[in-house]
Amino acid sequence: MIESVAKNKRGSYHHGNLREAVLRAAVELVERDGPAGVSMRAAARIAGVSSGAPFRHFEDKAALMTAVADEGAGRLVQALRQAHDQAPDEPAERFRAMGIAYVCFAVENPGHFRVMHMPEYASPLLRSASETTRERMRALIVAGQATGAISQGDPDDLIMAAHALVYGLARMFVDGLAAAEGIADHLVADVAARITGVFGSGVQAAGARATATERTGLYD
Amino acid sequence: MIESVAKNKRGSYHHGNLREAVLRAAVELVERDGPAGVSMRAAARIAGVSSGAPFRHFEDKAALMTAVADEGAGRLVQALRQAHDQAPDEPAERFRAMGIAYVCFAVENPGHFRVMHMPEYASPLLRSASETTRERMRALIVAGQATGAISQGDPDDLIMAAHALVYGLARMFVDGLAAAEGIADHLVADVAARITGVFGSGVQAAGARATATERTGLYD
DNA sequence: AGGATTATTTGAGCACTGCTTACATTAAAT
DNA sequence: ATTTAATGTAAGCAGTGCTCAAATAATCCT
Repeated sequence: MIESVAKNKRGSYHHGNLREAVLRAAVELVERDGPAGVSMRAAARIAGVSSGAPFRHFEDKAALMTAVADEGAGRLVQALRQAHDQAPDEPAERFRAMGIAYVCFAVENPGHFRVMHMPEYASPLLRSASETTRERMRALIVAGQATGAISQGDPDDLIMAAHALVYGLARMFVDGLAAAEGIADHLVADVAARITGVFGSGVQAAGARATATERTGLYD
Repeated sequence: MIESVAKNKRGSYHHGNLREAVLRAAVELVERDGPAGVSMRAAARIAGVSSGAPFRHFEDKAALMTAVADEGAGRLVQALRQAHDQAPDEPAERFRAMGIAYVCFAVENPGHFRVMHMPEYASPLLRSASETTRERMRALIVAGQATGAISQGDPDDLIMAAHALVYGLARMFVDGLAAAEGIADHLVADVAARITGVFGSGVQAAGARATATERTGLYD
């Protein structure tokens, strides 16, 4: 083992990986008790460390939360990039795949997702990540519009609409406004299709649903 | 004056209207510091009362927040009903008007809106209000589909899609994900039109924007 | 009217939180 | 091996949610 800082050697004075441990604890707490249920001390307790220790790694409670947000942002861009790359090489397909991936991310990482979008903990990293994705989207849209696969109109408007739709779906689930069963089921694909102007065949919709099902494991 | 319990008579031992005062303080705090910034004691301070007094009117902090959520739910249904009634007597028009009213409500009552949709403070009243609106929507949709003004498909899916879209737009604003200037500007109308299948003339879109502008006062 | 009853408000107090500070322990650098 | 820096502990401050016995005021009842 070449790792110099890694394992949590029990009983040792130094934790060895406290930053990570506290981060994980924070996410766990958000998912269990909501953002308001997160406390430095609770996180410290979970990590098996004294109440002041986390402050060596996070200046602030806000810093902890922002770190959660940043981690979430990183995972999101990765998930979106992967969806983009794995989808068939067609703008509309990729556009739709990214939308589905977005909703799936929220379903799979509700804690991160909630913290990410709290104005109090907004991080520059999230903003820049959002910008990056926006660029990718715009490219997809202009390409799709050129071949007629995506409806005409200002790309920025389309992006905004798609973002709103997908963000709304994600939040409806995360906020308990809609049950998990009712969400990904053909809806994402359907609506994405409506937005992109691809009023797809049943085949497309079914494929999208299959993708969502496979990724979330919510249906049987 | 027949009112027995109303005015805030200064210097008197009894506040006379503490419940209301604390509620208002709570909303003020949410809007200033976010939901996490709300505290019983701060609300008490704002109301000019001792730290234990609010507990005579709200069993819990959760109860306070839920009361805020309930008030918000009440205002929302009223706003939606008003939008419905004041719009031209046409299903698609009313559908769109309600969507715009929804977003406007969030813009005008960000504090209420945020608290309303926190799973921790979910109230039965909100759920039932949501149900009521859903019914109204469904009626509108089936009527619109009959005349061809609204696209075909399962009404429930359409409702879900519209809800997601409108909720997403509202939250993007409330969460600081989009600037106020960029939101209502033709977008709500545009996208609502896309969803309802009414790919309206510029006139319709312009009309919708005018409505949004007038209600929010955000544009010049 | 005036005394008993009831509804509000207070103020002190408990366990908790964020965060700081002085100090102990260990790992890394020289 | 000794110094140095990093990481942990423990105690303590102010603020929080919440409770409870008084204190105070409004109301009800003859």
